Amino acid sequence: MSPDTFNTSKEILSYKDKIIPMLKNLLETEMKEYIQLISLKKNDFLVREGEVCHYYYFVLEGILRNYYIKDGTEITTNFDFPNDIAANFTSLVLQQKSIGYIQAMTPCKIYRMKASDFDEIKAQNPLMQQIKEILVSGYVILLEERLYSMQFRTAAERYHFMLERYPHFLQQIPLTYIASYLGISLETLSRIRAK
Amino acid sequence: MSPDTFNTSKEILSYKDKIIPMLKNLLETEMKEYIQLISLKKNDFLVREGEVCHYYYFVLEGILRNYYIKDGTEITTNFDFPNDIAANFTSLVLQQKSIGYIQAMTPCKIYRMKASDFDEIKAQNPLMQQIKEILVSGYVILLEERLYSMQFRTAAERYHFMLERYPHFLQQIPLTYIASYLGISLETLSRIRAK
DNA sequence: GGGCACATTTGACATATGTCAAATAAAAAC
DNA sequence: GTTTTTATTTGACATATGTCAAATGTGCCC
Repeated sequence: MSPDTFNTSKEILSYKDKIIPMLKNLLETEMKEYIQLISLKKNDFLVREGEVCHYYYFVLEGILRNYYIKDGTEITTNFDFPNDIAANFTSLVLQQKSIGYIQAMTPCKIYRMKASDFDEIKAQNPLMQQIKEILVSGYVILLEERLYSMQFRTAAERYHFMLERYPHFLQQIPLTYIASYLGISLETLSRIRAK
Repeated sequence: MSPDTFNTSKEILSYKDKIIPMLKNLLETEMKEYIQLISLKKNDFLVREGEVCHYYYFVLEGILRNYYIKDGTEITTNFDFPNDIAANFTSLVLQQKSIGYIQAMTPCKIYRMKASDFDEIKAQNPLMQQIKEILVSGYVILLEERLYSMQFRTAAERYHFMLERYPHFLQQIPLTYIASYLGISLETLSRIRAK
């Protein structure tokens, strides 16, 4: 497939439906030799504070939580569901020690690929190059959205936005973690929900 | 120069010092035919709400402010200084109408390049491909940092963090805009500063 | 099914931050 | 230099959210 196969703009909007299944398929066929399937039990760690993250992870089953510890309190930064790419971006890209953890909230099945292998493949394979670009662009758009949401929305607005955008969060994630993810206390979240 | 010239991790940390001058040089030589130099007067707009952003901008001189309007109030999301790349990422990548403005706070000189031209060059030129990757990665790291900062830091902590990281902001940007950028009211910022 | 751990809600109060209005201070215009 | 505009500070008070403690609810283990 040529590098011009995609119109990036269109693809990002639907990357969950198209790019991710394509990537999964590539991982399971052409790239088979570069990936390992790993299993996690509930509460196992994928990444720990102080470690350098060397892998990209592709979540097949289960839910993971990204968090770090500030003044003894866990700050939840993200959740990874099936078909999400999990990684500590900063640690991976800068090859710095991670300041956070990625922990399994449920039993998980995950493909992992060494970042160095991925980079090599990418240099030879324009399609993989483009897939990465689309995924990273999608991540930037998501981060901007979350950032501006934190900057000017009230706690209640952020909660309702999350409900609309990620209704599955509520069914599968304890409120303590959701509160932390939204940047509010558990009690405030509970009161918002009471209305 | 081959695509393996860079070790991405190292380069991101110093991209302001190395990658940006290199990019500027490329723009002024090899890519000369693809760029235009534009001048803005104070308060001119580079991007307006409702327009689709078709260009990447490279700031040569001057300062710009990115903001959008929510319920009649301006929310400042970013500032662009010389040697920054300015663009509305979401609008550019998704080819959607921009929800925000980019406005000159001072007279500006700026190179612009059509995103479509850039994409073509990039497909032929591994170095440009890599430069883009480094710049986008740097942007992701910055966004994550800002997001987590908004999520758990107090207004005072965010202000002091900004002071440390971007001391030039304070010298050149009115406090109203800094307050909005930090997600706090002008009065609160003033009180934080009073201490 | 009773008991235990964990999750969620509720209440009372503390604190951070916002809002509105006015007072200064600083900058720009004339 | 004086006036006018804009930026910043300050005060008084309102509101949102946090904190601590206790009560209630829920699922799980034996």
